[in-house]
Formats: sequence, structure tokens, C-alpha cells
Amino acid sequence: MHLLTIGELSARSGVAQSALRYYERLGLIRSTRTGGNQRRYERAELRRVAFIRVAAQVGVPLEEIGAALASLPDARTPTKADWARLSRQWRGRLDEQIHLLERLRDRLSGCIGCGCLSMASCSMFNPADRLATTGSGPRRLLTDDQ
Amino acid sequence: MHLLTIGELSARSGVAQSALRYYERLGLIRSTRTGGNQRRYERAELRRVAFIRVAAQVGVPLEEIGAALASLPDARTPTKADWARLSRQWRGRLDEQIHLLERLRDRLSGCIGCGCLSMASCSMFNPADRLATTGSGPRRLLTDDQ
DNA sequence: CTCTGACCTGAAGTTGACTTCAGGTCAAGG
DNA sequence: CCTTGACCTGAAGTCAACTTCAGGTCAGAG
Repeated sequence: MHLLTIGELSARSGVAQSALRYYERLGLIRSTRTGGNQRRYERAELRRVAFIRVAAQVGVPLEEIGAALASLPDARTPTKADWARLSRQWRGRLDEQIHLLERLRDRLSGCIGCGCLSMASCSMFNPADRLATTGSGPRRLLTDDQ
Repeated sequence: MHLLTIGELSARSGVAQSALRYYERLGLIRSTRTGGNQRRYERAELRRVAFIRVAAQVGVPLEEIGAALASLPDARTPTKADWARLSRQWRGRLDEQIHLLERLRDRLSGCIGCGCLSMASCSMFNPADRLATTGSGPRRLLTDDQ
């Protein structure tokens, strides 16, 4: 079973080589090197990359994804059980996310239904609760904590 | 009924003054000026700001939000019907978004359930469909078009 | 053995959505 | 009238998540 080159990993995962190198710098994936300093990936890395993409697509910042991946065993190749544990956590996350969107949708429907659209009565237009976070840089979407 | 200052609009909407000025530069909101060059906002702008925040929170880029808002009547103050039309469109968007996440969640559950987690059989780990977009800059989350 | 396409690196650029800053102007209470 | 807090502007900084570039090295097909 041969190790994957970066080109192969990229092709199979659908993630650009530059992004893979970037993930590696952030410590999200690992590679060994050939004598000539080229990266070689174990098949298991493909799973990590897939996990990263799924999580990122859901809006989890890479740093957090890294933290989650860090909980995988370092020495041995992660087992099915290891992945299942991680996936379970992410399922919770997805559920939360979905719930948030549903609430938003239902509020919006309520507004259309009642035709209120007035600042005073409509919760959609009283966003003081979870908007208005402070700090610099771009806002994270759909913040649910902090 | 007095016009709002930027400070008031900021306080009521929960959006920073700097962000409001930014939105104005992008043409998402409008203001008149006093003799002394200070911004004054009509109450209706509060509604626009709220709409912007809701849409942005769902992941719609400001540019698209601007396009949507541009469909509002320019001359007169938007009516309930105008807003309802816009909201209905956004509801579709939310539905799509929710559907996408649900599909993701169900896939993930499937993986845990069957314990497959293998590249060959598991759709979660065959992301070639909607990942791997090209171009520069950060990826938009939860892409559903293009 | 040669050549061409895959790889390498570090630095710098890009995009979206803002914030921060410096250096000034305005307005309203005392 | 004066002072202080709210506003103004343009330019530059920030942050995440990458990409692009320049200038090299490597590997395997022929």
C-alpha cells in the first residue's frame, strides 16, 4: 500500500495542494518526507482531510477543528471508535446549527404571517441578544457561544 | 418624529458605528446629512440594518444582500408588502441552508451507525461533489450555488 | 542521462467584513 | 462662550483561510 503524494491527496480529497500545505502548517494533518523532501501521506490522512472539510463547511474555524483532531490518538492510527466519538460531537454541533437556523426561519415566517414588521413587537428586529459582539476582525457566522 | 443619529442607530441595532458607515459605503443603507455634515437616519433604516444582520448571520455575503435591498423601492419608504416579498425570498434561502445541513448531519449519522468510515463506501468521505471550488480568497461557507 | 512535470519554500497578495487611528469639526449643556 | 463628548474622513490594520509567485529541487518516462 503506497503512500499518497500531495497531488494524489489533493485529487482524492478535492482540496488544493496549497490548502493541504496550509493545513499542515496549522498542524491539522501530518506527513512524512521522502529522501528528496517531498511529502507523503498515509491513507488515514484522507479521512482527516475529509473531516476538516465537513467541519469547515459547517462553519467551525480551523483552530477548533485542530483542537478536535488533537484528541485523536497520536501514536496509533485512529480507529473506527475514535472517529465515531469525534463524529458524535460534531453531530451535536450540526444539530445546534440547524436549530439556530430553524429558529431564525420561524421568526421570519412569523413576521410575514402577522405582517407586523415593527421594531417594537417583532423579535426579528430586536437583535440585541446575540448580535453586537465586540472585537476586531470578521465576525463568525451563527455564533452560538461566548 | 426625529431622525436618528449614528449613535442612536448603532445602539438600537446593536451594530457598531464603524460597521454602519461601512454598510453605507457599500450602498446597503442611506443617510441624509445635517448642516454640519453629520449623518441622520430615518427610522426605516433600522429595518434595513436588521435585515442585513439577519441575512449576514445566515451567511449571505453583503454584496448579495445589497442586491436584494436594491430591489426595494428607491423613492418611497418600503411598505410591509415590499419587506414581505424580500423576507419570503430569504425564507427559501434559509430552507435550502437548513436542508443542506440536515443532509450533512444524516450522512454523518449514517457513518456512525454503520461504522463504515471507509473511503469507498461512505458518502461523507467522497466529497468531490461540492467541495473543490476554485478561485482565491476565503471560501464561502455552505455554498449552494455555482 | 535528460527532460519535463510534480514538488519544495518563504514571502506576499487576496477577499470579506470590519475596526482602529490620527487629526480634525460639531453641538448642546452649564 | 466654552468645553466635552459625539461625529467626521481617509488610510491603514486585522483576521481567517487560503492562493499566487518566484526561484529553486526531484523523480520517473523515454
